[in-house]
Amino acid sequence: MKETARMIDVARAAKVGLTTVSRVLNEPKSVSEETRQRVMRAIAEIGYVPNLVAGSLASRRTNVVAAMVPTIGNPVFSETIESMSDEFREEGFHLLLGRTGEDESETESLISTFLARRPDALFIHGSKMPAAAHAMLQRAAIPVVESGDLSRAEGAVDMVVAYSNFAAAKAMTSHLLSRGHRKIAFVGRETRLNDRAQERQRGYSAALKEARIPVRSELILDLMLGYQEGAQALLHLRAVEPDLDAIFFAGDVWAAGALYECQRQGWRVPTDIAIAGFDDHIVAAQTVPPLTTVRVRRGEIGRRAAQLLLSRLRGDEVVEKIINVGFEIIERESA
Amino acid sequence: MKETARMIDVARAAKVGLTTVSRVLNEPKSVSEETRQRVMRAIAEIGYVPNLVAGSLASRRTNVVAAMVPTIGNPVFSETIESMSDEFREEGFHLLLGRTGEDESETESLISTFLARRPDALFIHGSKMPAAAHAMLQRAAIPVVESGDLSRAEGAVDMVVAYSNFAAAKAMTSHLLSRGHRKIAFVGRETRLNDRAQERQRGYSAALKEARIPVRSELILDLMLGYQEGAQALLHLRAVEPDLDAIFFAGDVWAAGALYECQRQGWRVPTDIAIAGFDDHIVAAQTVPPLTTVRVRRGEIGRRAAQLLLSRLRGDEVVEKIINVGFEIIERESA
DNA sequence: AGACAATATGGTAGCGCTTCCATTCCGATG
DNA sequence: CATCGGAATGGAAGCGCTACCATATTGTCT
Repeated sequence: MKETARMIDVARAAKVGLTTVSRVLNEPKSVSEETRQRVMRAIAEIGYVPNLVAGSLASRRTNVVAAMVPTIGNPVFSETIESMSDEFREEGFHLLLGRTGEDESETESLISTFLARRPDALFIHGSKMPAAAHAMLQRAAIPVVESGDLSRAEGAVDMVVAYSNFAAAKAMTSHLLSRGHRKIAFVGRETRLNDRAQERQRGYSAALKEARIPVRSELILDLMLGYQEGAQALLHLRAVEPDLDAIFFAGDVWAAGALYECQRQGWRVPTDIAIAGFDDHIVAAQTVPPLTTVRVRRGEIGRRAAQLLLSRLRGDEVVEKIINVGFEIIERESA
Repeated sequence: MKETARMIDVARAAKVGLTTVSRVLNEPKSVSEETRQRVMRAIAEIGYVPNLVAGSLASRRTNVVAAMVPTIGNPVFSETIESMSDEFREEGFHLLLGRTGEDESETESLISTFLARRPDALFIHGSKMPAAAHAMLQRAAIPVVESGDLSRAEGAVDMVVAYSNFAAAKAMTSHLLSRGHRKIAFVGRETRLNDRAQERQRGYSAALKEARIPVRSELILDLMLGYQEGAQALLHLRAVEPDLDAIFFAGDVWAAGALYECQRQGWRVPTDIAIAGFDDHIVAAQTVPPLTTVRVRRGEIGRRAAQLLLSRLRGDEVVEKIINVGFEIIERESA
């Protein structure tokens, strides 16, 4: 096995200096057309593949962006990652991907190992930033975008691209109230670990309080996400409160699962019970009846985050450090 | 802004040699407990973050694995990536993620820029490997796992972890035939770009031929994936062939969309028409009626791929270079 | 006591690039 | 014709580590 070719090998083959080869690769216009051609030919002949590890060490730039999400598998996050990845790729950046699993100590250790790779920028979608992690990022002095919930804007390390889970959940709950529903249940995720879920629940409660409707803890459920879990939640809540008007599921997957259960039970939606979701998952438009839900443009989060980071990497002064991508209530037929 | 601390700064602070600091970080047991403590304390005080870029250059190992998928957003792929990421993380490897978009030239350029980052191993899920890319990977001399379809095993760069789309589709079609269906339509993806889709269609045709049933091209559809598209396909196919018995959708999302359309139309499944899917998407168990489908363990692909790559990185001789993770027909009620 | 391992530590030469500083060579300028 | 400025190129000093080799110190066996 021959050793991999180095830049110096290309230089010798093309009978130019090392510096010239580097220039051909990094700033082609500073080299005469003739030498450029000669160098390119040598590169092709030798089959030279540049070593960006060495390049990064010398230039102190890696052209790598670290991205961290709670789980890679969740479409909500992978949509964000995908559009971010596309945006960065055009500018020659690659994505180092990690998952935190909503876990603080995991987040912390992941950030620290990521920083050792000297990414030029970092994106993190997650719950509250551990204090140690905050300090590390600050010291690293690279552009950072946090996402997850707009409330993160206070005390943020650097920049934030997000929406308000509180406002979104409150808006949906108010919408249900405006439709005349009064006994409204709420299904969300484990609120201990997850401040987005917490905010949604707060939004629900706030809307009820504003309407002077007591918040009943037995109508609030904390569950894992899943179709099955949605169906079970429906049955459970109807057992607890037979007069239940509506259920606000803070996730379309639960809501879709509940709609299936309604079909199995022969309950009419929204006449017997109204169902609302969250996320505008692609299934939401197709369920029977179509699901009323909250839309958040996940791709937009990734895109804006990338743009913010890129402009900072270009050295531009970023004035708007907090971007609220907002949300939208999608009124369909289920509520 | 102070400069970031280097290893030599830690060494001076702890009054030890540079080498010793390196040892504390890389092979702690080769250092006496006392010095180790002293070094660790210095690291904490200074807030030293190792520079893996420099480390990688010197050691010629990056502890990075490059992973490429057609699209990041598709749960089918992100599930594979997630389990692969978990498997690698335990061993201290990070994932560099890219998407190819099923495009050959994109794949080629992505591979070449990825290789410049000197990953220790590479995973690629996609269609046929472009010849140039094949050559580059061969020259790079790193362990590679290809996935997508088992047929890739012939002429593979290195290792393959996959299942047979042909066999899976054929098995499902045979299952429909065994249930007495005779007029069976097939819905798949654009087969030009995507050899997995091609293989599935071949499997469908092969099963029909074996049963001496003519393959009718008007009963074969090439579509984009989507709930909506599934519903439309159903309507279209029933218009083309009113006596249609069954539809085999090579993707659960289409199938679920079709099931919704059946509800809207009041058609009974599987009495009026049988519906089969592919993927065992989490929605499949919950639809009304539950969807008969093909299950492929996507997480398993990621896990096995990671294990294969890891054992090669450890220097073990890998005997089984081709791993067939297989598939499973999940019989539910829709067919 | 002498010989030899084993253990613990340090010095230093690269790893393959980028970047700074020279240097050379030209045509343009007065 | 001497002077200058820009374009094109090359030399060499790091970037911050790891890995190899050397050295010092201790314990172990005969």
